[in-house]
Amino acid sequence: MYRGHGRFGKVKGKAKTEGVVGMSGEQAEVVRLLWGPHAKPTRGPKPTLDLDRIARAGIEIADADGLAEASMQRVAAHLGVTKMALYRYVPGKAELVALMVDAAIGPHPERKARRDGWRDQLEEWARQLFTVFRQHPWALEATVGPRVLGPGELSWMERAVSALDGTGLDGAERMDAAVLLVGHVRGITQQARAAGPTGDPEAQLGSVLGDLMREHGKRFPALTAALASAARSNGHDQAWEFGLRRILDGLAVLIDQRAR
Amino acid sequence: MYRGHGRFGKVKGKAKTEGVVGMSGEQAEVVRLLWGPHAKPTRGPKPTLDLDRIARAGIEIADADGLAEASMQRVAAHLGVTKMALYRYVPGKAELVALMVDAAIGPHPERKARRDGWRDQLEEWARQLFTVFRQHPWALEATVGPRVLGPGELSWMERAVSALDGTGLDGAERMDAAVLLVGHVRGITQQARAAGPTGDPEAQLGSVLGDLMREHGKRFPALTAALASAARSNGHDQAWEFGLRRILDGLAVLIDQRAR
DNA sequence: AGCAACTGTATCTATGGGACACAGTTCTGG
DNA sequence: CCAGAACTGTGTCCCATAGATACAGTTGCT
Repeated sequence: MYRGHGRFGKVKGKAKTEGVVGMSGEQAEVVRLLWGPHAKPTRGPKPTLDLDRIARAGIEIADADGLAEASMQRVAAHLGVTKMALYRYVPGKAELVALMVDAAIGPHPERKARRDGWRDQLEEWARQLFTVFRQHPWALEATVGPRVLGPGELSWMERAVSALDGTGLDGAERMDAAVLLVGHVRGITQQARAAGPTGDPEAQLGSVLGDLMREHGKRFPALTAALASAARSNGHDQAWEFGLRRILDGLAVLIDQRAR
Repeated sequence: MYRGHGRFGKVKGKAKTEGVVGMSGEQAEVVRLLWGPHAKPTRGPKPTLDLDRIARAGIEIADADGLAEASMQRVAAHLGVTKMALYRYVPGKAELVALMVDAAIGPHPERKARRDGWRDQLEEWARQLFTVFRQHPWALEATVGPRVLGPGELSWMERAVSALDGTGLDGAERMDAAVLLVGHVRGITQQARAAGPTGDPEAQLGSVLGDLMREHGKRFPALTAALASAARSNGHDQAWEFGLRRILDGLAVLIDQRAR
């Protein structure tokens, strides 16, 4: 719970004079919200809300109508309170979004004590993460730029890094591998949104791109050829599978080489 | 030039009833702006602005102060006109951003007639793209979600796909490879922003993460170990180099296998 | 019982995107 | 050559959103 105790050091203007080093006040707030502690008050009326309910309300709205629709007003209305009531729990919109992201991504589902090799583990992990991002497409735009990671996100990282235990990769390399996979998940999620809920592989973006190529194709000969041949291939999960395999292959090359 | 001719079919409310298939009116506008034709008017006073100047004004502001600061007001002020003057050239904010993105990414620099192998070509291409994204970090958040590609972006795709000519990969696979690399560039750009302009590898995010691990490290043993060992590694370009090599290695595996 | 702490709300401001009407400017056709 | 058509730039309005602040109602501790 936020418990702002009245005034809190909120920097108003666009934080133009924010120092580079050290934790800015806003960051400290986000850390408190995401990681606790959430000492609940003893005096006063019982709070009608809590951070989890607020986050879930925002997630429902964003899932249905996109992140832009998850305004303070709509989230509050969804909870049956007024906009300003939310500010008792959350210092601002940015912090609300941070909560929504960590709640939506959630903790990594517990492993079922399987003892696969690193490759199977990482592949399953990536597929699970992809599923999460597909369920919450708005999470993509809510996670651009540097930000404070929440316990949910960190648990995913933990899982990926630990899957690479005993592979001969050092700590930085294990982190880099996880970052690489996350990048692919994000990249494909972005592409996949173009196809929309209908599985049509030649939807919106495809048709616009097609029109463009018909008109300006001469300027992009290689692309024209590639698109023509791609039109006969199978659906929108192809890019996902392709990239996933390539990354895992690339990791395998390094790991095999370390093994000798 | 926009030449809106007065009324244009701008959908106001948040476009809730937008069909999935077919080009929405807004998309058609963006295509016209990005790809032309830009028939310039014969009658009336000479326009004082043009799309290119507007886009570059927006880019300068976004480069300096971030995308959020590139409001219609500031862009207009930067050009010495009022906000509403811009609407004579651009139907709305979204279209302005689309113009900024394509102008900032620009056309791919012409190849110097070198005849390297696919791997060197792709590596150079990825490094060039990375440079562009580092110069315009706001381009990341301006390119979330499906959108219409401009001639600049398409020329980059063209270059990547043509680098893979003669590798035995089919059209879809060549596109997928390019998408994979773009995903990595974007992922690393996002991480790199955390380090800030100072090359300090243990800046903002690092220190926050460090604090978190000191307090909650027990919950993330593998991550704690990885971070400890990563702290002794060399700087923030490591993740970029690592991922780039892995992807190219992974592509090489497939291409070699196709070659037989 | 009464005070302190806390919650929920009404009202106000600032800012941004955008609609619209209008005045000024310039080209074209008769 | 001149009148109207076409076009540009601008002032004023509206609406939505984030947020500040003051205040009234509620509850538990002493």
